[in-house]
Amino acid sequence: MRRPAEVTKAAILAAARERFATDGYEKATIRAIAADANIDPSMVMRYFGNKDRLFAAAAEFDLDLPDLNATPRDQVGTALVRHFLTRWQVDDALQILLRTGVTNEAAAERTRVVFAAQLGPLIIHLVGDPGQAQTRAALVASQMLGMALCRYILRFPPAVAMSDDEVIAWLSPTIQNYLTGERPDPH
Amino acid sequence: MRRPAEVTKAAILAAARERFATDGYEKATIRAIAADANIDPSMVMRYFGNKDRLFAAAAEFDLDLPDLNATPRDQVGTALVRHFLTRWQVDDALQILLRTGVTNEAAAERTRVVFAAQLGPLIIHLVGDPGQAQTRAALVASQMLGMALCRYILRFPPAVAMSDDEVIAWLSPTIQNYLTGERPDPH
DNA sequence: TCCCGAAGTCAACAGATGTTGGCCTACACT
DNA sequence: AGTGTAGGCCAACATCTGTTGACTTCGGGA
Repeated sequence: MRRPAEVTKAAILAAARERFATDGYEKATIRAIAADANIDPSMVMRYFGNKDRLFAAAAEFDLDLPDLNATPRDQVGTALVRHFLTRWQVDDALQILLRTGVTNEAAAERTRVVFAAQLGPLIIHLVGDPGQAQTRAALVASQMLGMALCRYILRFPPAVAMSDDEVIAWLSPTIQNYLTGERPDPH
Repeated sequence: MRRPAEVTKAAILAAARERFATDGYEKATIRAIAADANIDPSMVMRYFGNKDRLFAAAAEFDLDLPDLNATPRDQVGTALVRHFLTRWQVDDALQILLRTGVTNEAAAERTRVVFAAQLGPLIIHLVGDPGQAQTRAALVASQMLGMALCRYILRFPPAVAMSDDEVIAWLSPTIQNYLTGERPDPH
């Protein structure tokens, strides 16, 4: 069973992503990951050093957000919701960030960085004021992550039962408002 | 150090709630809980049998939702947001449900039951159709849990920086819409 | 053909975890 | 004063965890 190192490394990373996504940080054991990749646990250590560094390697993500400047300003909400929905279903990235970020501080930091670095700038382009933009980004994240949480992690039956189109129809106005709506005054 | 059993039991429960809230299910060890309660780990077993049953005992919650029939229909959103916000800050209930529910299936089930049993009926009172109501409940839960996630668990800086009043001002229209808004048609 | 480095395995370590059972020991009752 | 019981502690178990180091084996270049 001889393979080039890169193939094995990739197999480990793939297995690690799957485990982190479904089990969270602590329950995703190196032994289980190694078993999934059909190698000895010590190989994981050889290639990644330790569990923390394995996670760091497995959780390097690009949310691959769309260019919202290309879409009409009043459809920006729908575009973002639709994008997040497919993003969630297409790979494990968001699932990993959520499942691990809740109980592991390093993972939480990673989640913060990913969102700040990728969702932030996108919204700054849309709104002028950067301070405002950060707040709006947090609001968008709260609704998108919250729906993902209910639908894919906690599996609330009504959330699971909704069709993608229903979700889009309900969430789009919310996201649109968070993005381009007037700032409400707290009284 | 002799105490009536009920006092010890209560001390264990309190310590367990705190640990489950901050560490999640797997990282909250019986030994740590016992140490917090100043007793031997075996006492936990004597009183609760095993870790699963300890969790079940520690996660019996009443969301204590307000009677929305007493508030004007157009302020129902604000009332709910305000309630969840204080609920989150006043005790560990929601924090426990979120932190454990993400990585532990039994805890996820508990979260589903708590929300279905307590948020569901409240909304059925507000909307006629029970099927509709479940969907609306899921939408409300998604936004409330999502904001809690960003603010208290992942600690997104902009979400943490928002004042309670700002959060209320932003989320209320969303929740109001999920509760009493017209059903959008997915096309 | 030989051989050296890289790919892979094996066995074990130290520590942590849930859980068990035996043993004290204080105290309310007779 | 004697005693039974209930609150509490201690030591140990089997298992799992991350991690380490020594060993084997394949395969390409000299």
